[in-house]
Amino acid sequence: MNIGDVAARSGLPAKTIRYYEDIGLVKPLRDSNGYRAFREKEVHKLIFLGRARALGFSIEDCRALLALYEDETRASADVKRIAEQHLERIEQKIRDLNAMRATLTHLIEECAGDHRPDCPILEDLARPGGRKVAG
Amino acid sequence: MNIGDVAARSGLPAKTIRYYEDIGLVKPLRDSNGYRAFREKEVHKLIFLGRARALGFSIEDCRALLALYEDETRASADVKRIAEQHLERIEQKIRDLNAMRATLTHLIEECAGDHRPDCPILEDLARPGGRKVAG
DNA sequence: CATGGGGGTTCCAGTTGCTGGAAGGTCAAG
DNA sequence: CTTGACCTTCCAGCAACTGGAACCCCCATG
Repeated sequence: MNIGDVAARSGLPAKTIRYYEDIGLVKPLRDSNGYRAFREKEVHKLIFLGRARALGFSIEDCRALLALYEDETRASADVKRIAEQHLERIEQKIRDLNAMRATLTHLIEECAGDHRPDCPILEDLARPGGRKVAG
Repeated sequence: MNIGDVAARSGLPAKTIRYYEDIGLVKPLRDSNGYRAFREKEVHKLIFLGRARALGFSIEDCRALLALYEDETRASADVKRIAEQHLERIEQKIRDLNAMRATLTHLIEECAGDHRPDCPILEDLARPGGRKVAG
């Protein structure tokens, strides 16, 4: 199977698939004309990668998950640990973003948004150091 | 004022301040020895930048905000619009992350996390296409 | 006066995960 | 035989820094 078909089947751009080969995530064979020849195994891996990336796993996490995926003797605890660590990072990001949202929402409410220059948003940005995040 | 003092006062690493000069966000003078000579104006700008970056504004947003900050004839509506667009992006990110969190939380709950290879997390990742995000 | 340490300077490379584009080889159809 | 859709490689660039090398500057101490 050529890269175009694999792109269609996996939902990943061909560029991305080449990149994944570059960094050693998949190792397709080559036809005599130099074209990549993907087997079902690689297609499955690429689908796996697409899904893992969509869940926000880093490439290095994906590499580890893929290794576990292929390892029949894996312990599910190893998979779970990676997922839990990733979840932790996501939850931290959500907390950070929620804090930003709260502050921004507040500032936007306060700002008249008219033709005059007075602006609580700029006033806040100009003030150094840790202000409370909302209120 | 030298870069070290400015770094201390603004809370930004010296490296970052140099980078901000590189991309034209601040334009410190130079002493005869080649050292950057920051005036209060630049310190204020850097504090502004630090705060804006902490709220997640992109560098290009920061550039625009800084221009408005310096423009006495600005309309607060222009500031507000930038902030609102940024808030929109943040809220979108939060939605995306919440979806990931829901899926991951669910998968983690399902996974035994023991020495056996069976793993609902890997099973999910291996399945192509759009699954529902939680449940 | 030499030396040491703590500033400062520049420039280059690396990070993450691709993405775009140039320049070219291959192949099936008309 | 040419067109057009594929495929190939390689190089550059995005965001926003960060680390490091190699170097300069200045002051204090012995």
